[in-house]
Amino acid sequence: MASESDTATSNFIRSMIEKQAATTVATRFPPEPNGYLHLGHAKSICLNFGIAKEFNGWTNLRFDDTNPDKESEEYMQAIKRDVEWLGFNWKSLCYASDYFDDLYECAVALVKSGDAYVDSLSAEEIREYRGTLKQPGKESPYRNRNAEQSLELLEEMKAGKHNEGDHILRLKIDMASSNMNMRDPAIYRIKKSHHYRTGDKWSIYPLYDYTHCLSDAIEGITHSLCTLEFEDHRPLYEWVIEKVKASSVQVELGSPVQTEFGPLNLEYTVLSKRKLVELVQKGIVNGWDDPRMPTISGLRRRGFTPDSIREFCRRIGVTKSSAVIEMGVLETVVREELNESAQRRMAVLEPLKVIITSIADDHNEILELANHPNKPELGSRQLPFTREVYIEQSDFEEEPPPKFKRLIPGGEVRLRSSYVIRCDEVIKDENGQIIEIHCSHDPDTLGKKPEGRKVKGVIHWVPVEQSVKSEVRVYDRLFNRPDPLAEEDYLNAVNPDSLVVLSNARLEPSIGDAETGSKFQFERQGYFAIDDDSTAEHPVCNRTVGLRDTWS
RNA sequence: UGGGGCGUGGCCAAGCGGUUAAGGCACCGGGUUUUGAUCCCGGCAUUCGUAGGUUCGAAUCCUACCGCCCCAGCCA
Repeated sequence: MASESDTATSNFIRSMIEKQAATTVATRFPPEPNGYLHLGHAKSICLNFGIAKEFNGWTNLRFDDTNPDKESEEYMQAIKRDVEWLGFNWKSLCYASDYFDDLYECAVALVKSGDAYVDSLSAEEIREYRGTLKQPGKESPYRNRNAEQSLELLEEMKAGKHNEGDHILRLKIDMASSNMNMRDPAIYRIKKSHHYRTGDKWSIYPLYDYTHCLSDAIEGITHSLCTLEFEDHRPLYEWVIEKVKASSVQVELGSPVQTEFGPLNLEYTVLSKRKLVELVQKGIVNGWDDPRMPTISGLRRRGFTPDSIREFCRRIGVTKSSAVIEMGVLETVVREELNESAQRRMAVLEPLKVIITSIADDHNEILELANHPNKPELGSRQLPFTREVYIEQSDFEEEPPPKFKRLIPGGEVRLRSSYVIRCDEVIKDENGQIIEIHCSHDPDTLGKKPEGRKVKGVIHWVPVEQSVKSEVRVYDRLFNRPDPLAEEDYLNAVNPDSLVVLSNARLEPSIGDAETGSKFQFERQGYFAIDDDSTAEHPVCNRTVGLRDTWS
């Protein structure tokens, strides 16, 4: 259990709700099924589900599926799985596509009331007519086409009688508005694509600004929480609901209020679906659940837990500024949880053979090792101590740097949970490469301190014969600069060494049959999770995060 | 003078006219330790983008200035 605090830090959204009369708090998490969820979504999920739960309200999971070109069943299923995995339960599973009929009916009403019209300008012309940030736009010549004509065209668009781009349905607001979103925004475009849910029923699809607010209103959402970039859309959000309510349609609409919060930014990675799609499609990573990805599925495979991700979201807070969070925060939450829950094991990532010459060839002493140094209730496991063991290559230095407390020629070191050994001889091949180390052990040091001297170093080890050969994947940050987007092309900032595969690692035998997803601390090295690729014949471990290291 | 937002220590973030300006991460000590881990103890903003003003009193109110972010998809 992570130290998930029960005293939630105050934030402006909570304060706002506290000041409001005690009404139900109804929220929604509205992803478009066009990719996998990432940490930015986790922040939104924790906020939406968390705040509703806190005020005894409810939350819908709604798929904002109005652009069939980019959406799929696969993405939809992945999103559902990830939200559930994070530990949240939705009240209703909704789809914007379920409202297509109602939405169309509302659009017809808006045309009739003179609040919408079919424009027949081309996309380029519309862009020109829109004006610029500093100059007002000008009205389309089709803007005052009568309602009957617009209605007829809209029906034809719906019936598939026109080609994509020929016409578009726009709201009639204000082409001179200083808010670009109010310059007669498009609300329906002709698109003859197959929709993963509605199939080929529709030839026109509603756009976000029109769909989102009405979906919220239809579901009875009270608090529509979204990120800062939608701040400018709020007047439009309110305009649409007001106009539809004033129209003759018999769709029952609530009165949702949109509130915006700052999006999550994380150092050394990118959090935008468009860019994550690119990383996947260009093969820069191995799929959406590549453990280097900031996706929920990637983090899960990497060894993160739902608790640690929720704790991360709690710690970063919710404000109106776009914060850039340091990786250290993410690393800390998962270390804190795994330190409590993960059983300890020994594993040698880059083996160096040690022969303990003072021990007989057939020596096979069974050691009983605690699974957790501070939690005896987690029990113990057995590990054979034999004449030949592997230690980490980096735990031996012929010419040690200052303050090196590991094995050196003539020096002593403790084999973790075992005996103190002394390095007597370094065996090299004809090229001068170290092949093995010959040591002798002090038989009187099992479970006790050596007499008359102190041995500072403790290193991990595994028996040569009984250890299990395994592949260990060590991950580093995906990008080599904290702000990859500051690069001309962010792909230039991809870290070429973000994955290091150690294919000759040795695990202590008790890990051999651990199931996929199991998490351990490999002592002195970090936290590791058994990967999906792992099999009994070929175990594969992912390093979730290293231990805090004040030495190297 | 397009419009909309945001500026509290290296990174987050409380604070809402009277507090010694919470807390976390990071960092720096010191102690314990058969993981250079954990754990423990201590340190870490006379100051809240800047400059003025209001007030007995300002991070909190006002004014000006500076900096950063977002907006011209028939994406969401």
